Amino acid sequence: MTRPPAPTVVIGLSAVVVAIHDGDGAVLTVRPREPGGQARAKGLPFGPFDPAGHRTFELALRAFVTEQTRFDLGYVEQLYTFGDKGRDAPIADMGEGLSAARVISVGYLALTPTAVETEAPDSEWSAWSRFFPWEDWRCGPPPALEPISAALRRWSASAPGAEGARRLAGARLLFALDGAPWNEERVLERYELLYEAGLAPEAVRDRGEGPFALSEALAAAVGEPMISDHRRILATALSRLRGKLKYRPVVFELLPEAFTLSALQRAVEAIAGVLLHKQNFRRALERTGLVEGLGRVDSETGGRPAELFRFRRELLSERPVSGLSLPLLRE
Amino acid sequence: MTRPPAPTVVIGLSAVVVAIHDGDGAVLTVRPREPGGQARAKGLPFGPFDPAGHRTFELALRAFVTEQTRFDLGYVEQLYTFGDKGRDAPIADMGEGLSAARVISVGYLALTPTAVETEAPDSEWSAWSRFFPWEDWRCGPPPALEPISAALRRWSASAPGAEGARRLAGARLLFALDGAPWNEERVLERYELLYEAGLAPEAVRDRGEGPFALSEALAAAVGEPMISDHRRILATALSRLRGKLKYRPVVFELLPEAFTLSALQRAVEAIAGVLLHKQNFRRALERTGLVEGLGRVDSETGGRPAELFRFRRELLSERPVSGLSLPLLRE
DNA sequence: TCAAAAGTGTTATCCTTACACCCATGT
DNA sequence: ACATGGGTGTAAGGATAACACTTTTGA
Repeated sequence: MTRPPAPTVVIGLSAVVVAIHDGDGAVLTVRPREPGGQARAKGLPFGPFDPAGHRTFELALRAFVTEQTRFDLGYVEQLYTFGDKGRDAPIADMGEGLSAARVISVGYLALTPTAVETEAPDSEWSAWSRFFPWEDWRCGPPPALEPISAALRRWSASAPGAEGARRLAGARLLFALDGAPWNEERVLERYELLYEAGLAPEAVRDRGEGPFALSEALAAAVGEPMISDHRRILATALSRLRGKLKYRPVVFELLPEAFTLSALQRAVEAIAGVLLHKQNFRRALERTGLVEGLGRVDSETGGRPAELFRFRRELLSERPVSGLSLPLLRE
Repeated sequence: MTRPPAPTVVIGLSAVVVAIHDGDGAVLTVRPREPGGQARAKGLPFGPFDPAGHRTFELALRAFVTEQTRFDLGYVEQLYTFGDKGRDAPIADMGEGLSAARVISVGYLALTPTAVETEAPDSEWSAWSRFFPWEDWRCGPPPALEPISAALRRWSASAPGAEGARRLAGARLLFALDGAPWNEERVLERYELLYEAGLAPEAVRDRGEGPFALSEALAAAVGEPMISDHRRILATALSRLRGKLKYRPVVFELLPEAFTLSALQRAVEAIAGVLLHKQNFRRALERTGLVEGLGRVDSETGGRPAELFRFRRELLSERPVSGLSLPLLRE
């Protein structure tokens, strides 16, 4: 009558909490404290799911994010469930006696209006360009692209024949090599390619190899690693968010009640990582009927005061609403 | 040194395997055998995830779908992870000693080219109109809509004030009441509304009440229930698939190597559940450059023979490709 | 020769893109 | 007055939606 020696499964919940911070997209991170006080990679707020206590994932998530970061979540959606063996190496201390368990992590995306400073000691807002320096095209092609594309070409060339061609085609498509167009939504695929190419520090770590020497420029270009598979979850979140912008009115979850049209545009630009054409953006916005002028102005902008607008949230229950179009501003 | 009395978590994997069968969208179902030989609700192919044996969810899924239905999966993507307590009531027999466990189910969507008959004894193709009779608008507004909308109005009226208004607004938006437009993507939301309104037999079952008396017309209109939360997973799959049609070339996973443009259009129509305008569909398709004429014709169609086309799969590694537009044919 | 399904031409309208320009405020 | 950001008009090109019509086969 002994229990079978079934290996335990633990469900870990991770939250990607997004806000606009100083004009940039930012994510709430926690820094696991190290006994020795050493620097360690950042992580997302995460916690174990308790099958006895928690009725739904979402309730569990809200509870422990508030606990860890003193922060109340608004908009929340599930992203993906990650279960690959070997991608979760040093998660370790999820609790007593769980180190032998297989960890399955369920990632969530949460959006909150402009970043209140967090009060909790170990949590802070990090601009996501720290983790993905190649994703911000608001000032033209990012400098990080140069060393990355060189490294990807070397990696492609190092495989013979068809495999080499496959690698090069993938790199070209995803990282806009040789004049290919940039597609801002493919954040996850880009990160996965870097991982596959061994350029993400996490890839080396997961293979159990020691820290390894990239040139200094390349090390900066591939971005700061995170613990466990958190950077993958973050990439998933950014992909989802950038896609969703276009077909659901989600930006408004990141803005205060009243905002100027420029603030709205800058928020969209911060998330999408590209610059937009002002008028065409406004015309498209007008057609959607999603916002309504308040008659008041914000004089704090320098230059002519801008009119304040609000999101007509009531539309959500009246008719199907799509998101915003992204009329690109070409350089 | 005793193990903590932690309640076990079991991960169940469920597959929504979709194909076009006799011109309709169909899903692979299994009929759990009952000792007494009684009729029981159908379910999706599913199985427990073994944290020791399986390296990834997807590998596990492929293995047990083949085992249960003698079927090899092609295109596969993860849908959603369901963890709500109380939505998984009678799943029971996932294995020895697991009846007390909390079951988390990870749903997957798989697409396969035109339905080979399955060989396995307990699995079969079921048109999804059995489960969602209100989702097929190819012959105009489906008859199932009539009793459903009447029931939803009664349900809305039964709540006072704001709550009643909220219910009515939701029903109107989702089920196209009072001339509101039909949005084919919102399959999951529609099912969830029926569940919330107590019109889905599963809702009654999950509350632990006995089978309950709907009028005969209504009982037929709300569709055939499935075991556990499988109908919810199926609704998620259909929502995802209908959405994805438009921004990724996924239909081609459901067609043979060579197909006629009409067959392609009928496949899209079967999935989306709406009729399309022939010429405009073709013009839009032409612009995408996704297909290529083969010079051969199919003479089996009755009437003038149609040219055969193939999907230019190689495009996927050359440039970002979007899906098909759905130029509606209005009645 | 007729039904059935394949396939083509054309137009009005709307949306997108890309120009260049005017307005109101603080310094 | 001028720099700064807010806000507007207009015209070309392409996509969409809606017409109706011709072509090729099998029975």
